Amino acid sequence: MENFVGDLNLKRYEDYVNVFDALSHPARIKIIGILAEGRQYVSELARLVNISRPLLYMHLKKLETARLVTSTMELSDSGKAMKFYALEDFDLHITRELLKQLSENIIIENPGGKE
Amino acid sequence: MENFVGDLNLKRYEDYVNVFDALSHPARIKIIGILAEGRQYVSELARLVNISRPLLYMHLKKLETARLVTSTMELSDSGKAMKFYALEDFDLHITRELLKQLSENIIIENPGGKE
DNA sequence: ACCACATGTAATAATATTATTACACATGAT
DNA sequence: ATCATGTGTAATAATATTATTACATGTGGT
Repeated sequence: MENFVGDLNLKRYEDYVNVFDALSHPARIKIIGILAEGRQYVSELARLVNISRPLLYMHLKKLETARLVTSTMELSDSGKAMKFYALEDFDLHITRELLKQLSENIIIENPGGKE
Repeated sequence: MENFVGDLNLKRYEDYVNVFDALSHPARIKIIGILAEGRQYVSELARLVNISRPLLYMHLKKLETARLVTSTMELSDSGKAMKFYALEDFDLHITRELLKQLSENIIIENPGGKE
């Protein structure tokens, strides 16, 4: 079962969980919306999203884990180090059938305690 | 911009966040996978997923909030009350463009503190 | 009366996520 | 030297999610 979705190449259910998790917060969707207009560097991105850099890094980490964004370091003309983030291309198609297939590999271990 | 996805009718970005949130946990994908084969009642569902009922209720609540599942109460032949959960039909198409549109309605308020 | 099995939820514990604060360091311009 | 702007991260606080335990209630069958 090959399953290419845009440039993302999601295979295991964990990959999908990472993507869903990444998309489950307004700030991260905002980040994606901004990066959809073009790459941006961290400090400016923080201003555009209206959050602090430390918090932005946390959100970016989740987006990177899901491979929805990528980053590159560059030296600006003025010689300052700048970290640019860019949005990956993707085209996710979520259906019952897909989730059913994913669920076949999911085994819930402990949870449930005394019952 | 009308945006029908399967039987789900997602409009606001909050609707999408709820769906992504609902799909961001293995147990909930497992639940969906099981319900994809047909409706099921709570106690049996708990056994199939291998979690306790209280925990299952918590997960089902998230799935209901996202409107991915629906529930109905019934009386079995033997007269016992049984709550059945069924999977909704859906066909989500997630693209940069969609997220960009959603992000236009997102305004991050406070976060960012001293910076 | 008691068991097996269904319903539901309140209270708490454990863990993870989200947010804040306070640092340190580098470059170029004034 | 100091300021403005960029980088990064450690430590902590606040909040939310996830998981557990312990209940209470109802039905039908033995």
